[in-house]
Amino acid sequence: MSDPVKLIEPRTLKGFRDYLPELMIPREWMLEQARRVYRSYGFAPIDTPALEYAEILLGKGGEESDKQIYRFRDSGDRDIALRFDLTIPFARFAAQYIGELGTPFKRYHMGPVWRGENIQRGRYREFWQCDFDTIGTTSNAADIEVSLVIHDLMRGLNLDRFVIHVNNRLVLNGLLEELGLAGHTAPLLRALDKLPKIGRDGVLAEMAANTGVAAAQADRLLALAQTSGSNQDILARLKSDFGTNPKAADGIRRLEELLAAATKAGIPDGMIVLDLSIARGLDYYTGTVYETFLTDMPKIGSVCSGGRYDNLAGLYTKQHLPGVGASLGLDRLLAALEELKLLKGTATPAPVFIVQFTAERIGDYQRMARVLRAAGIGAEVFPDAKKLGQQFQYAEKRGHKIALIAGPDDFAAGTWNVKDLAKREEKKGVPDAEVAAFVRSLLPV
RNA sequence: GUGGGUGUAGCUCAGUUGGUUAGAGCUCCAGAUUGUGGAUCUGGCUGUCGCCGGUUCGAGUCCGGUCAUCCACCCCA
Repeated sequence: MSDPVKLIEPRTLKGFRDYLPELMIPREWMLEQARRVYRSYGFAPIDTPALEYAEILLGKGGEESDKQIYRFRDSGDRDIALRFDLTIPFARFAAQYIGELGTPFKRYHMGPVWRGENIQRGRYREFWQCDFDTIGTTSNAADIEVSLVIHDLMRGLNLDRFVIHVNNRLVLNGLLEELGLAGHTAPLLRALDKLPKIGRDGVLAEMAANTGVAAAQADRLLALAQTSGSNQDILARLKSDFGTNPKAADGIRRLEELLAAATKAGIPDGMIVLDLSIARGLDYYTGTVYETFLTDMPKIGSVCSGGRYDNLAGLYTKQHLPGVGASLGLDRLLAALEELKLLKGTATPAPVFIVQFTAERIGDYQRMARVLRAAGIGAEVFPDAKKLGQQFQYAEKRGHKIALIAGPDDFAAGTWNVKDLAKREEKKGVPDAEVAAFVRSLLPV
């Protein structure tokens, strides 16, 4: 006996995941839906490299995101980094090609991004984003369209229990300006955001500690943020309190128009809500901001977020390239759907399973499989002539919908037995030429 | 990066004040059932008790470290 081979433990990096068929089938389906919805609005596909020069990516999203960027030296000693999101590479891309693309330009981009942060449920170090953006226009029509795309995207993914939260940085900035707090925007908004967790007094304490603002100012800010009620109620309150500030007025107008247009376009009431606490997002957002939460799992975080950035490509070109867009967090949403048990659990993309009753007839089984495939129906022939029970168990485990069975007697008669695996109902004696049509009638449209 | 919980078979877990050959259910495999799968019965496989070290006559059990995972902070998809 030789020494046992030292086995390498099979494992994946922290925060990186493998996808088995049960998860990859719905994941691919989600990508198809996102692609379909984006294309239906005229967004065109692009792709960019996973690796960029570090200088392209660093310093664009804020200090926190810089810390999370995977950065290396390649073998040519170049300072390179894995992309942190798809928006920054798009800014570089747009600056490079806008001359031939022309404006406005609408693109979608789906691919993996990497963030070296601590992992949590729905939070990974490698995950896919599905971005769509319109650049080259400041028109509010583009902002409005983003909310429609998010809605259609979620509906396209068979979800109806979600809420799109919108806000506008102009409103927040104008509001802080009006209060004379413009210099403390970031810490104030961060404190404000904790309202549900640490309460009114906690927020006031944090504001005082981090910014030294007067209690009266902080109080006024808090009072506004706590305004509850319908979108109309909040808009009215904003207008009366801060409508005289030019920035705030512009933001309020854009939000009001967005909400009205969305309703007019057919988005159901309650699916888009004005939420003044949606203040965060990356540093480059300047206008409308969006976050989408699942009603049944809000704690997993936003599954589709974005906003308007009026100067994104400014670091790479002197041409002014405003834009607005959002990003579907594919893997976070998948994790949520998995936990909510909304995934079907199919492990095969082929609905039809053909039993190998007898090895001598393998040619006939493969012929029928090809007939079905030609009819657009995926079909798989079992590789071994095992006992029928075992083959059925395999087919059931994999999630095949239909089984075809034919033995010597059936071949003599020129017929097949077609079995609905879920219902356990079998139609015997289906003529060879009619099998495809019959199978089609059993499958969902 | 900080704080806390958890790590025993493929999965979910039990394991009594540290004591000898570490268990259950489910799954899986085979058979009862050589033209038909969710039930039942019979038999069977599976563990460096996350890893490393320490205390001890003796550690799955106690201690330290480490890794992984979950939760909170932070940030975000």
